Amino acid sequence: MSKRRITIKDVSALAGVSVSTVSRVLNASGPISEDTRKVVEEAAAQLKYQPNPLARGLVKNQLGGVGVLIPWLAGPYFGGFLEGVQGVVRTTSFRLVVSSEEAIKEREHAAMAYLLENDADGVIYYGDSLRPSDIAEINPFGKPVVLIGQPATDAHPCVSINDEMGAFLATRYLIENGHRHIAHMTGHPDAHVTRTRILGYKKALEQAGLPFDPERIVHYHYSEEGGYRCVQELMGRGVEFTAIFCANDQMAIGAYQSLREFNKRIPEDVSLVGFDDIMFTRYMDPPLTSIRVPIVDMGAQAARKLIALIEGREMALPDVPTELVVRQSVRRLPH
Amino acid sequence: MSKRRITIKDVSALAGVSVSTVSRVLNASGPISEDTRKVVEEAAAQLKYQPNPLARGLVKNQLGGVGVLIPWLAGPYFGGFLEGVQGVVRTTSFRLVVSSEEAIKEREHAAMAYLLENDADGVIYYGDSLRPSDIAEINPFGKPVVLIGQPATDAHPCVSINDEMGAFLATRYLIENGHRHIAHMTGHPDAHVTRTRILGYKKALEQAGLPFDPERIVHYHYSEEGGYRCVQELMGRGVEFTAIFCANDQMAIGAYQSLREFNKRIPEDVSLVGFDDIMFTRYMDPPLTSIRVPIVDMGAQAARKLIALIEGREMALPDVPTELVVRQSVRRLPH
DNA sequence: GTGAAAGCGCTAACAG
DNA sequence: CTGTTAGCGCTTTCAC
Repeated sequence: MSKRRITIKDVSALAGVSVSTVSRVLNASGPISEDTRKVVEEAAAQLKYQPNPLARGLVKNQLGGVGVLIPWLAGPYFGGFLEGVQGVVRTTSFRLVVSSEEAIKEREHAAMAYLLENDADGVIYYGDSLRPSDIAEINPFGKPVVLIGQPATDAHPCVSINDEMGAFLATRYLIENGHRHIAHMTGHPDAHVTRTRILGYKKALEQAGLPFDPERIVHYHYSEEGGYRCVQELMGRGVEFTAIFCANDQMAIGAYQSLREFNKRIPEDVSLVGFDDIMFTRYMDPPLTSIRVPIVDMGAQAARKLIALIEGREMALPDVPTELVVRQSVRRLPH
Repeated sequence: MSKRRITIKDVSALAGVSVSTVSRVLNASGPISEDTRKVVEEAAAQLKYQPNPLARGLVKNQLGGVGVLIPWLAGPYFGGFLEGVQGVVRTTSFRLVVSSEEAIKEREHAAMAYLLENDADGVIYYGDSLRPSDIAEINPFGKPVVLIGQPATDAHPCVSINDEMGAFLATRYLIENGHRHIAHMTGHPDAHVTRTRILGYKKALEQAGLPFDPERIVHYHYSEEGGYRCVQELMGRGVEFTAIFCANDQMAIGAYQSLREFNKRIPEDVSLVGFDDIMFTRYMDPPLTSIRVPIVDMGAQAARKLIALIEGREMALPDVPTELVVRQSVRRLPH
């Protein structure tokens, strides 16, 4: 039943040449006469020969994997990212090895070390618990690592959207619609993404000559529940607001729910803008105005860049554009 | 910079023993004196030695991967599944190699063949384009394959929920609430899941002595857009209904949207029950009553079973329970 | 242009 | 109980 796998030896025997010749034609390394090329190729095809990736990797000293370390596998956002990565990995001979550790630093540390050591020739890391210095110490061979969601460094290329710009666009849109009291709900204050989005929010306020009130910023998880809690917090504080800029769509979803419970209508009583433009936003009631993040493209870019790095090719990383998608969650305020 | 990787030879040199001795202690194969065990273990620890998985795999003839082939990486459902798989793979020395091919048969065929040939010692396949016979022909070594979303066969174990029961529960709940005209929106008629859920729907009708009207079943994609279209179709047909059993939650989401556009209130005008209980359902307005599918557990079970098979261990696959989660999308009808 | 042979890092007989 | 040795399947000098 379990037949032996076809090896290069079988091909060489069938073709009547040496294994090194077979290797040469299959890898297009070294000179080969046209005739023997034909013969070998036919033999390989006939036998449906597939080189053993282990043996090849052993001698070439490469694992053959593209590692991806993301915080979560589930959830509307990271799935899209993976989809993008997969789309390009599929076109190469690399395999996609994934790992997720819930953004817990120690576990990400271990997972990253393991990927680098045993599974992959380079990894894409979406997160910011592990800083470049952390990565350096578990990357003795200096394998390429591309970062998402962190500021770029000399050591690591980085594909990221312009968070500040996105936040600016969102906030400015609210301002253009006559809102003066704009709250901002966001995630953990130390996260890079949190800080930069706050920057954009402030900048829009500032540009419009509106005062910045720290009381209007409220932090929780980047999750539905987080958004739910943030509204409660905001209501509890008794700060005045006619609009909320939500640092991600999942928070906006939770906010909708909480607002409903407070009998606040959207957008009549409070206007909302989200961030990410996950699939689901268009099915909300009312459909959520949001900042589109081309997350699938980002995954694809990251993968392309990583593979280029692994193969020692140059590749420029294009800017990732961000754009406002207007739907119905913002009310134009009369003044 | 790029230091040489530590090999078993380095360890043997440091420990002052032969490489086979090192191999023995590290793999707990063969007898070893307590003293040398100590020495070797210390040397390995000191050098932070990690065996090269390629070399080991080459000799043991195993790739070291657990393959997963699912239709999509993005989306609320399959992410949860992957999460479950990852949770158990993480605890083993296998790596998780993923592939997704949008449920396109030819591509899944190629992806499966590739996984089996180059990446994995077994694969978990969630889908039903590839039947056991298709898999057999690209699985010459008879590697284990566990199936999800297909009827079990002798050749392949299968973790699946009782779709028929779930559909029955959903429909019966509607009936218990006084509904007599219950439509059913679902996916592609040839899909196994479609057929079994229709069975459950029919059975509930039958048990209640209600007539089955084929006009009330409408097919489209298992997607938000699919649900949207289904409502349009239903309205277009002019069939009478006070409730819809949606074969998955994503369809229910689209249905909400379409129903809103027809100015139908949920649940006052039409009641809905979904299937899957994806995260998002509880944030819908009104929150969707649905059939809970423990998708993360299913991923975990599949992974456990696959690894047991790879390692030649026995393992019984427990039943996956399904349950009705009552929220607010169903109205109790007076009669 | 082609073949022989060494060796990648590891495990598994086989001796001792 | 431990060391020597022969591969696993492939690529890559090095001869010819």
